[in-house]
Amino acid sequence: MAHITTSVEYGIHCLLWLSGSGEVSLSSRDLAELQGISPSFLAKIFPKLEKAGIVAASEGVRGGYRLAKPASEITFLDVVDAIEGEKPLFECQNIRTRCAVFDGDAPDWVCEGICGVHGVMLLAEKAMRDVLAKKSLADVGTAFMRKAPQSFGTDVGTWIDDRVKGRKPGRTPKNSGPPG
Amino acid sequence: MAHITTSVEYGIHCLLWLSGSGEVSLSSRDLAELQGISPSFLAKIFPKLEKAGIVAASEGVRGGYRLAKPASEITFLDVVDAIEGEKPLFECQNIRTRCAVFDGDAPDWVCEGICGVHGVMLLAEKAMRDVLAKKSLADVGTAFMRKAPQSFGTDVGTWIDDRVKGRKPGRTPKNSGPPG
DNA sequence: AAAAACGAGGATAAAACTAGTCCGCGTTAT
DNA sequence: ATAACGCGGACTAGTTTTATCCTCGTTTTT
Repeated sequence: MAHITTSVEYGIHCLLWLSGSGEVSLSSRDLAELQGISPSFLAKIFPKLEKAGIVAASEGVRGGYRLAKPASEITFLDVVDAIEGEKPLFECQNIRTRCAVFDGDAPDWVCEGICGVHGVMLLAEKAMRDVLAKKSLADVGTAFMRKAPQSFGTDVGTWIDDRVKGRKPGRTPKNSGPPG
Repeated sequence: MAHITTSVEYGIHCLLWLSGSGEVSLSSRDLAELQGISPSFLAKIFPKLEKAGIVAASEGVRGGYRLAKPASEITFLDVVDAIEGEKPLFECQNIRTRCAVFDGDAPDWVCEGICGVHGVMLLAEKAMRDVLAKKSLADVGTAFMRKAPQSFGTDVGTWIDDRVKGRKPGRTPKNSGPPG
């Protein structure tokens, strides 16, 4: 697939949901079901976001995640780096020093400065990261909510309420019948 | 490894050698040995560069590759796309349409325009590609040759001459002794 | 106290991708 | 005729990605 992975895609979409849910914590299972993605896979992503200080976790029943800071202060680059771990776009293998003419002992003028090819790749990487660093979750989140009708917010609210009630202790989930 | 692969790194370095060798064709084996990289792997890369119109191949003995156009007209982006095949930075899976609230049937306002997350990734990708499109092989090649002393050009010339003579029919390569 | 919903993290697995090898084919200069 | 070429397919090993499952300790509610 691509260099910006599905993990990042999942992570950002989850964070957008969290940015709309205020102080309420949502569990990774809630977020997975809400978006039709794998709960177990999502559970692997959130600890990375927490270590990066993007979300705050609360354990136990009714626990889950909430944003650790305002959505306007979380950039796409923050999320990409948190999940993918600042992998470089290009890993220079210093081919220039291997020239057979040097016979294994490259002269100083060859090693001077960084490799020209590497330099171009670093410029390209920086340009990409600069764009990602300038876009926050709030930028995308508010644009989406402007398109959504009023009813959407309440629909989501009731969906979450129903889900929480459905698993409320005292009323066994078995009563609603397992799928299949 | 990284998204811009070793194949691209090898390809660019080879093209830089070709940009310095004028009308003379160099075989992929020459280029591999000259740079201490795998000949068989390099042989997989060049057909892609040829199909993209970056190099011209000549078959048979003393054949090989030469640039199909001036180094100043070959950009890094040309090479990356030729070898990696214009893979996108990010593959949007349209998570937005999967919201459980929609129950499998996303309303029109959701699908309107491209996904906001995707939009940011496309901007980042474009920024990266713009940088690669603005750098030509000549930019990097001339910078390298400015650092190199006069002797380097002649050293390389004699290395190539020796290599060609060494395999000249009429003088069996066995006479020089196999390595090991 | 017990049950159930949480997060954290390890073990495992399938699929895709990357890097690299090997071989046989047709072509061409010597 | 030979040997150096490019071309292309089959194949392999290692890594990464995308999961799944299970156990553990934590926390809230009954």
